[in-house]
Amino acid sequence: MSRLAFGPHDHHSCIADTLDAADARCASHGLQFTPVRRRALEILATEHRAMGAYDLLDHLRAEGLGSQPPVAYRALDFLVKHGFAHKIERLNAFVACCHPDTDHSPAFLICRHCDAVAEIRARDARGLLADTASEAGFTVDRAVIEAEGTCPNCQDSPEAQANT
Amino acid sequence: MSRLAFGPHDHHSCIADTLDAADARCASHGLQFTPVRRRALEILATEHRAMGAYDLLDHLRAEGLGSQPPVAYRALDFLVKHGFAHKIERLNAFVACCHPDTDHSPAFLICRHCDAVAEIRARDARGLLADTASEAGFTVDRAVIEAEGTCPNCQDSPEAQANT
DNA sequence: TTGATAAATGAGATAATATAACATATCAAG
DNA sequence: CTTGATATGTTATATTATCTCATTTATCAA
Repeated sequence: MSRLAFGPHDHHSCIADTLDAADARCASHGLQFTPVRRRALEILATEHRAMGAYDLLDHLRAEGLGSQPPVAYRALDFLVKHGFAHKIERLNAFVACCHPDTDHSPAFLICRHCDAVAEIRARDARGLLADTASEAGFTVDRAVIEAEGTCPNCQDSPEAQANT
Repeated sequence: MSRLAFGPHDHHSCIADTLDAADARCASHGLQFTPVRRRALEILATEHRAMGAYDLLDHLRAEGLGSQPPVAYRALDFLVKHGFAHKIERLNAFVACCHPDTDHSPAFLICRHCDAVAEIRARDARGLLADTASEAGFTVDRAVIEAEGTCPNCQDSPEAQANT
């Protein structure tokens, strides 16, 4: 993996891809991709960072798409349940999924300094964990894998670390 | 690893070991192992499950060791900071550490059905993660690794799964 | 098309988790 | 002793998340 996980990218097409993938999957699975749900995903994808449910709610409220917490939580539940977004447990926050088209076991790199979050594929780590678990007679349904540390941008520019 | 992670064990000595190790480490590192902190660890070790901060506070309050949330959070901060306890991010809860004598990178197996939590060693998974991360130019300080699934006890007795 | 059923939304209240702020007390070192 | 750091007591508040119940909208079979 290159530094691209934390670097610049074509964000316009990244948002479009995310929404297109979600549109397609909702259509093929008979899911109701309602305005609030779609807009919630679009906001997450646009912000491209881990957002709290109340952050998201602020955006939705400003657009007249709902004003009470359940609105945000319901939309997030839907997005997370169907793999269009993930919850970052360490931050009690949510991010749009970067690989919405594939079944995957996500892992995250969280920068302590600038709060950037990158989603990476965790196939191997997940497998190791499942092996260890099965030796204990434990069956793994889902794994939360979140690494905290310093992203390349913050390593390169120590002053960025000061604003923590 | 055997099923012992979820099985019976000599809990009396397990509690004693946990406290002994903490006593020793606080003494050698010049840490103040105050009554609240010690009792908090003892409660966590005795309950031997993931407890919320307010659960812990209830116990402390009943013993006259403090009545307000900061009391519990301060004790937990101390215990987590020095490795005597861990936070389970998925549950917003805390458990006494099982290997307080060694420096380790913990990982957890969380049973969806009975809420049991087992701490396992995650050296390998953590290493893989660090490898992937470093390819992205990211330095890992800490990893949250939590697997959710079904423990051997709940697999053996499906009726136990009903009480979820 | 209609009626039955399930799914989604609106709205208000409240629960559960966590921290800020500041005063007081205790400890450890010179 | 006294000074500086650490720990505690206490009040208030911030943040995150869920419950409940009424209403609306979508789905689908008859």
